Amino acid sequence: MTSLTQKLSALVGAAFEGQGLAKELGLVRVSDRPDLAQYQCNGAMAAAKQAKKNPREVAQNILDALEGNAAFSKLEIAGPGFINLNITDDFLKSHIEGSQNFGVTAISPSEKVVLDYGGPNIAKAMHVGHLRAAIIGDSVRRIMLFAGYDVLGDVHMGDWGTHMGMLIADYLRLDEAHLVLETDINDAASVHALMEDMAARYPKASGEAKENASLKAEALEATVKLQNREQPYYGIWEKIRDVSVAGMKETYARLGVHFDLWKGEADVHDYIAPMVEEMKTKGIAEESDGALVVHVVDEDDNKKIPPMILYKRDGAVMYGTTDCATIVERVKLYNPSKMVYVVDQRQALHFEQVFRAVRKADIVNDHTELTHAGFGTMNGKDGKPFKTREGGVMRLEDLIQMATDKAYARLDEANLAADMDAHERSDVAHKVAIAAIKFADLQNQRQADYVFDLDRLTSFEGKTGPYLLYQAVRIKSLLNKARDAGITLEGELIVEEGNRELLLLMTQFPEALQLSINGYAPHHLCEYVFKMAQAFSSFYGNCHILSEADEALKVSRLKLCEMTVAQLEKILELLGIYAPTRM
RNA sequence: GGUCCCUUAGCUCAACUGGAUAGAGCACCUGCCUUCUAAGCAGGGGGUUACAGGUUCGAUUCCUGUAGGGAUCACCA
Repeated sequence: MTSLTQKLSALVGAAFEGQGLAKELGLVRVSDRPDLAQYQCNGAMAAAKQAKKNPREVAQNILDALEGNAAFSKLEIAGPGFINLNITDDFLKSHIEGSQNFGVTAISPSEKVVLDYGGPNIAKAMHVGHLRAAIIGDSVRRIMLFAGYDVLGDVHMGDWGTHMGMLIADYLRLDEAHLVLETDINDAASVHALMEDMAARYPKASGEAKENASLKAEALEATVKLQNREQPYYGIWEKIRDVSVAGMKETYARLGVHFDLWKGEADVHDYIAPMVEEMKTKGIAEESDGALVVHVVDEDDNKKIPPMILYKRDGAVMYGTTDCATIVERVKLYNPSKMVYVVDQRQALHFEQVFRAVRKADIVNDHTELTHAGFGTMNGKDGKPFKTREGGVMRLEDLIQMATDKAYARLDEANLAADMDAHERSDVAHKVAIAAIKFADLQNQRQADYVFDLDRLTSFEGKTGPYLLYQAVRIKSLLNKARDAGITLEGELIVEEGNRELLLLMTQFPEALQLSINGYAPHHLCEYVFKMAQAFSSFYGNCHILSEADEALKVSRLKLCEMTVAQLEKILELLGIYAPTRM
């Protein structure tokens, strides 16, 4: 299966080839000037530049070769040598009718990909800072899965660092370890009580350790003992981890974010020692200033990259060590062709160090892609990292609740939920809230910082998630009415003035998907799906459907509705968003 | 100080290998609910793409410099 622009590129490319030119020059894209043409090809200008010819002359030769081709209804040269193209409605129609799976071809053979987009620390409440990794990462997972990749999403939580030692040391020092050990993992209230205790305890202990050197030493000692799996440190840690994972799963489930693997840093502990031994044998790991490090700077580097520390002076490992060991494990267990980290952009240097270290140590081969798909910081309106008025970070649960409350209010206000039962009301409010939050985040370019604006995140009008849901809901409602009226969708799709734009737009899905895959960037799909929904809304406003007297036209329009809602919902699913049946 | 990133409409953001008249949403203005959900539609105003050069048929995009902002630079994650 080939996308529409690929088909056109092949036709135009062949014309270039016929002129003894590279067929890549025949690349056809959607026109920047829809008022002039549907598609354009800029290759004649590039070709003319290389061959030092007149670009319009080159373009004319291409047009002569294409003349008479049944695909095109218009072939024109414009400006310095743009080739403008329109396609016939028949060509458009047969392309659409011949498309399966929305025109998307899954890659074959499949490739294994490990996606890392979690990273929350256990024992801490999840806050809005975890939102971007979760939302972007989960969307990338869905997108790649749809495109035929064999994706494994790993939450890879932070469960093995100094913060754990600090927490455990505090429980032991105050003789309060029983608070942890007596928690009942099967009792939600008990789990929440401990989560709250830990959420309050960690900042307290951390603050005290900063002030008090002996407390800090105690915490570091506890960290080392934990990492050596000594009791009672390890036992307390296990319980903390179990409880935290239960709490975390609840939050991620509410957000609709899925992970295939619930691994953490601790899981790779046993890979560390042998990995370090091998690095020593290979002469990569060296002692420096009491620590064991890997020098990752190259001779021909003009920038200075600090060495990556494997073991600190006190013998504890750092997160670079566990990240390398995690790669060892992933290669061993899954041998993926790509490992992608959806992690805050500020950790770019860290990943550069880790990637260089594992390549230097031959832990991964040269064909394995290692990517840090970094995302920008969530800033407040003042341009600084987002903080609540109290100076803290907003909890994820609170954000979801706020958006949900607002959705409830909207349902009441418009009197839309009068005949909904409590279950449906809550389902609709939740779907609207999640759509608003996710789409507001995902539509931003991944790498750039962006402003966390609560009003925008919980806005339901304009370029928002709920707008998209609304379009889907209108179509579903319409199709239900048609079905109730006994109308069957037996008939032809008719390309007409009122739907041509929507049909042309719908064929662009494979390109938008590919852009998102190439850049691990869901915002391309957001941009696309919004345009598509707008085009539908315009069609819906301009064309009567159920009241259309011409039966053939009515069926054609209903078929288009059916196609649109299917594609719309598929893309929303790729963004982690689901539409209710009414709202 | 070194390295890297950013600066596009009043605000928040797009713009695919360099393409034609730089696009959306919000806000503002004008219309449209006794026919399929107005969380909507149709239309309008709003720009020296931070600034100055350069490369070329053509630059928001590539190069150099300036100004402003941010991130990061071995024993935290």
